[in-house]
Amino acid sequence: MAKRIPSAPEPARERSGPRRNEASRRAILTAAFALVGEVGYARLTIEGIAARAGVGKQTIYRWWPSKGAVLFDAFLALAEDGDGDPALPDTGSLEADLRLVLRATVAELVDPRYDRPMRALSAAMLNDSGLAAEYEQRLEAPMRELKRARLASARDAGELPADVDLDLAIDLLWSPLQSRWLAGGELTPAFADAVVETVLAGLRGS
Amino acid sequence: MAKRIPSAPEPARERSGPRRNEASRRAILTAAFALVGEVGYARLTIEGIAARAGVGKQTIYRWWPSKGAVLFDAFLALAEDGDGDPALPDTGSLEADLRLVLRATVAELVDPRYDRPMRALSAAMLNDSGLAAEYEQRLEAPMRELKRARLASARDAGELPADVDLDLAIDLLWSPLQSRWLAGGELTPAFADAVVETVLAGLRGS
Amino acid sequence: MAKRIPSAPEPARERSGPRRNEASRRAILTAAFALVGEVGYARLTIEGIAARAGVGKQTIYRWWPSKGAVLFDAFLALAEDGDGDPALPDTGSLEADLRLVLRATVAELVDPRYDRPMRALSAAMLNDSGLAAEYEQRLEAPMRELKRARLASARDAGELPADVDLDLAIDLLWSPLQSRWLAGGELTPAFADAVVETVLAGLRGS
Amino acid sequence: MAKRIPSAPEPARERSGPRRNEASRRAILTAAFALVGEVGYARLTIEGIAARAGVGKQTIYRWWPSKGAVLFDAFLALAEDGDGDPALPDTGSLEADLRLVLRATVAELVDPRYDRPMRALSAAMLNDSGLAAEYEQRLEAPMRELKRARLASARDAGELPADVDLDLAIDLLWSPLQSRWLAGGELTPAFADAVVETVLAGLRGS
DNA sequence: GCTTAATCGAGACGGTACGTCGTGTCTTTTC
DNA sequence: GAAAAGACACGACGTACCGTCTCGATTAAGC
Repeated sequence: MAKRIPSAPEPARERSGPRRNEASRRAILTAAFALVGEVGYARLTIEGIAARAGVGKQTIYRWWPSKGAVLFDAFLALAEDGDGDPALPDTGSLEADLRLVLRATVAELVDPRYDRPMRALSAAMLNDSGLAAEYEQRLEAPMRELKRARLASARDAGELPADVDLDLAIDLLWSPLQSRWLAGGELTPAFADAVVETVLAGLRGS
Repeated sequence: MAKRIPSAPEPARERSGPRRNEASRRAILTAAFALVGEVGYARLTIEGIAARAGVGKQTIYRWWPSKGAVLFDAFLALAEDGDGDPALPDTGSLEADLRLVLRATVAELVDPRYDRPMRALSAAMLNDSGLAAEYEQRLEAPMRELKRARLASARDAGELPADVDLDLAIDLLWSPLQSRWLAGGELTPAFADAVVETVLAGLRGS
Repeated sequence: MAKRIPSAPEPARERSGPRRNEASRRAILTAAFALVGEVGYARLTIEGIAARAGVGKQTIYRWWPSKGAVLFDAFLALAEDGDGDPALPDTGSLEADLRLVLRATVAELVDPRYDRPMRALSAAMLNDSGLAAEYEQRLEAPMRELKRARLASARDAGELPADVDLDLAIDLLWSPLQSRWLAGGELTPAFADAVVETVLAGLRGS
Repeated sequence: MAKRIPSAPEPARERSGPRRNEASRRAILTAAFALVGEVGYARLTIEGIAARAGVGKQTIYRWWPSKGAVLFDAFLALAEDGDGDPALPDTGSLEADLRLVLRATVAELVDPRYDRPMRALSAAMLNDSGLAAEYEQRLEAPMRELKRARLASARDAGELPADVDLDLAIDLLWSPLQSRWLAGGELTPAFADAVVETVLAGLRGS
């Protein structure tokens, strides 16, 4: 969920007009992330974020349209601070690589440090389509492109049929994890392995 | 989550004490469902429901612990008003039946009458684990049992391997639909067909 | 300035609709009066009054349209708590009686307990004509009637000419005190005496 | 109350340091006067003045300590633009001259162009004793001196007793007008005449 | 049928947070 | 260096809802 976003490296706001205070911006994102982990999305308030960040409320309202947007930027900042290697592993064995990646995804979803904030962001997006669209564009689409690239590589190597539907494949592989996470069901590495095995069989044999 | 009202098969009152007004109850659920469709979950308020239903706020607080719970009951009432035939079709062809059922699911998810309320309920559950647990118990588990029964029937008929993991199969089949719905992506009957075909191939060949 | 207002003894709000909390009302008026004495009108805030009174802000906004109106009611309450004798003294000597009354007025205007609140109320009325009108009707007019009655009594007793302009007389007698008080000039009993002596001479000799 | 601008007779700058922009200063005073006439003192804001004057807020804060001070200077500028003849008329008849002057005062107080700004300034001074002191010193005292001079001239001419209290006389003459203006009562030339007649009678006969 | 106790519509209450406005200070850029 | 511009921390505004708490007025149960 957080690998490194190549797109839009610096929105270029160093122009004359808005002389934004970078320290305040970071304090706000940090406070928002911390607070949502402590109290959850429903009890996350702009006032609370401002107080924790040592910032006036107006400074938040000036730059973000909603608490969901603040939360989203907090995620974005986290993702951009992440590793600089944006590619999925490609050892030659698709099945082995997918097992690795899906097990890592499971580990992340289960990590209590990320569970609450991610649930909060999901809740925010569920009823704010603008936010959902921005998430899709800024985080989901780049990630999907990496996945597609890995699967295309496997297809070119003959591990998958030439006419395989890559987007369908991605959905079949990752959505079961997301779904179980949302439902609060048990999410284990073994489950990830089973998904990989079954879906790859289906894709090859279809 | 206390003081839940009895589910459909028990229209009588719990005990002698509370003489609950059934008309008010229905008005509240109807108002909640309508309002959430109009303004979304974030702007749904107890006061708004009470006003729309022509009811005192206390009448809501007396019987439900949160607006999420009201919403949940509104769904429950809807579900109980629905079909009297709880079983999935079993024509002998698993693939044909699943196509039918998944296409129906797609149609429902796409229907604007249900989209907003369902997103709202999802948002409510995302940050209220008690609500999520009750949803799981009252709506999800029974539905899952029906799905499991149909797949077991197919397994017994030889359409699936004897050692097939039914829960995995259910997740592989339905989660891609839910996932796309959540993400706001395009959700078509053709997608449902592709999921059925590929997953069944995987299950048979694994 | 505070003698006892005969008009409107109980606005009769004991009807069914608004069940107003009398304890909160008194707490608000008390807090407003105390606070305006401590910080002045400019720094008097609704939030401050609410906090001091141990009351929600909405309870103030529900019953008063502005902080000036709260202040006005605080004065009204004070005036109504005052003595039950609404008449000005009538010993037979107009000059002696006026000296007494104007000296009392001077004493009140100079009293630091009343100076700040009265300045505050004056400031509120200066830019709120509605408030000024209510002040005129509820406090000023009744007081003026008492003054007029005493002067009429003196006229009937032959102490003033038969064609004396009573309203002019009242203005000539009391406005110099108010004027000096507003300007922050020195306000002494001797000044009151001089005003009485000169104005009475003018009224008699005109 | 620091950093006051120089009064009329010294148009040059105070010292070499501050190179004050005279155009901005006038724009600020004009804007303040206009705005207070439009929205009243309570809704007069520094930001509003700055915006209307096309000036940065800091330019106001640099030279004035409060919005009341700006308003006061606006009045001062107005007064200094006024007549070059500072003396009250002296035709030989005190009564005729006072009638003239008080009728002029009435006309000014009734003029809607001046009513609002003057109420605003009064409100500002009511709760800012520093401002009141400056008003007293810069506008009230000089005016009072003119009045005293005219009354002294009358005393020396035998129109008033030799031991007349000039300050008392001034208060008796002008405060009724101010008082009625403040109270919003009717203010007519006839009232001014009646005041003059009665007060002069009192002063002569005392 | 009469009593009585819980439920009902209504809405005031002490609170929390909202999103906006204005304060007075500060910094950056321009003249 | 003053000035226009405007971001900033702060505090108050007036509003919306929260969840709790009275109020009569139904209203159905059990006497």
